Amino acid sequence: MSDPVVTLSSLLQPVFDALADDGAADPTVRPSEHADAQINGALPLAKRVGTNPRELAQRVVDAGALDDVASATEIAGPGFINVTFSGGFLSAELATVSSDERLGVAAADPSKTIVVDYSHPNVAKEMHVGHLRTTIIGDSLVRTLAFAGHHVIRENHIGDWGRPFGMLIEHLLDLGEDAAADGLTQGDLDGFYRSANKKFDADPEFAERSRQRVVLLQGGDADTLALWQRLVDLSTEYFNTVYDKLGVLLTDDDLAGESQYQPLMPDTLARLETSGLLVDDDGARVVFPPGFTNRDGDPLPLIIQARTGGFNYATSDLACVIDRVERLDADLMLYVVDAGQSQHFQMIFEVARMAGWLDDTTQAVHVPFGVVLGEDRRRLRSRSGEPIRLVELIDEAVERAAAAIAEKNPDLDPDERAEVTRMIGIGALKYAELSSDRVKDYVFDWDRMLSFDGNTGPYLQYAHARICSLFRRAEVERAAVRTVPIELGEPAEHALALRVLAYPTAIDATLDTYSPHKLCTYLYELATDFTSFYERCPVLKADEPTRTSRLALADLTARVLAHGLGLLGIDAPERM
RNA sequence: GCGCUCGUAGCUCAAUGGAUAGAGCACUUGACUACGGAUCAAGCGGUUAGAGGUUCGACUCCUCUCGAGCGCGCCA
Repeated sequence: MSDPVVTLSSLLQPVFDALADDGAADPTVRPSEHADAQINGALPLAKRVGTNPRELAQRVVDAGALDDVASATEIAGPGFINVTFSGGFLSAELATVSSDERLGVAAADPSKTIVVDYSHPNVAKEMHVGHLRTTIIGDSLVRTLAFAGHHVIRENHIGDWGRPFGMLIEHLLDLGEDAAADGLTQGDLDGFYRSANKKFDADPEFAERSRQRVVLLQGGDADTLALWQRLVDLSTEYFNTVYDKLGVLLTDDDLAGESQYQPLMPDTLARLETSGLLVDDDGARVVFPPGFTNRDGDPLPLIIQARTGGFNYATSDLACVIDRVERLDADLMLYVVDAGQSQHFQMIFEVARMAGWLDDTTQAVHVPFGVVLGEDRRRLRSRSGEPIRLVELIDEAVERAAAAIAEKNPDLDPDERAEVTRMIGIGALKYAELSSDRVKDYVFDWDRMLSFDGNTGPYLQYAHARICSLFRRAEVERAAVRTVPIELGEPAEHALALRVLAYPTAIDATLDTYSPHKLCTYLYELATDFTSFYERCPVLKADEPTRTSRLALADLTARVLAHGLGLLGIDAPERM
């Protein structure tokens, strides 16, 4: 762990333990606006042992644990201890990090097996803004968890089963496979679904065929299954084009559709039966998890088997839990699903605990997110009131980035330009998704997300590109400065160094609550610290050894920036 | 009706129970024959929806009120 604030905490732990009445006290070290770090732990401890907090703080300082790392300490206010780190200490820490491919981030111990359930589009249905959120947030969490050293299993729980498939298969037959395939692979999924639905409502004969087709599908009829598979294949082919555009990690190997859990559902029912949780309720087979009520204040059941004998999505989700726990050996399951589903997941997880499939060491967590709002602060829609297609959003982001580059950097090499345009457009879109607290609704605004000022993707990419430019001008290889000592003379250098070293803490905080916006905030602060440094500390014009020292600090900054952006699924171009 | 989530500067967003609640945009003012101005420095702007409570200390935890969004039995 390279973060000096964390180092400080471990240095102080024995001091606090010794001063405590019961042998244990938290030093509570935090980054500070008043110094490099502040120690808050003297205040609660003084209260506990009945002494003056400032005097206790003085005893902490006098214990000498800080002498090797601090150039100054000060007791402030009611009993805070402000610490300024010595340049020598920070330089030594920077040297360690610079030689470390993991940039100071320790590998998780223990490493867990973590299943991340995200994206989950529906077969023969368009992907919309909501899919963007789950896909981007999920992708970022997957990348970050994997880097942290966990065994991550991606699962794309696509909606590939259920009653609408009778109608969709019949519609496929009516259109002819080739015509249907053209429409679906070109991304007109909504058109396909809508016309099928329309026919279902208008044409009783079609509706009847559709119902019979569902029966055939559920009965495992080979021809029907082949048609169903065709629909799934065409849709996943389309989803893959969207994933390619977005640059996310999902592949066909990650597909784990609802259909996959159908064979497991009778067993799920049987196990609930055996465990005595299953209750007959008005002909349906249900479980009543405690604490849930319906409109009338009566207990709310989770319906496992409908009166008709059919299973539904609760059953499927429970079968899925069992599969992830028993086949995949998951320690943790993350469900990146919109916040509207939270009661559903609470009930699922509670029933799974009651059944013994989940416990303190095998957990499931709903990672909810809010809705994307338009300027009017209502759910984002197109002008005609339809949900906006995800591909259109992606394409527009890239178009807008292209316009910006044409204006700002018209001389950029044409070959490089297309690639850079994509990186900036997609990066801006992703960063906008990730940079605010996921649980809140957020307002979608093209101009803001593509702005080069403020907490945006392009601003971070620009800071990175500037550093690359520095090295091009200097005609120095980036790798060549990675063993040179970094001296911290100026306050801006000191501040930047401290920020660079806080990278592991930023990752910890991000994973602690599965909140990518914390990593975004860190990277933004890193970029602003860098630009302040860049304005105040000339690099190329400086005399040696300052020049090379500053190049080394810039290189390390760029490595952390590019790496952090990588964890968000965002590329960092070398020029833009 | 019950439940969940949210409410922070004019706008968009931050803030592990720590000091004077921070950024960006907008507005005002500075800094360019430029290590990439796609920038930086500074100013203006707050009863953290409201009222209680816990705490040495509350945007943060608890209770209530108000407001917004979403969910609430055999669809997924």
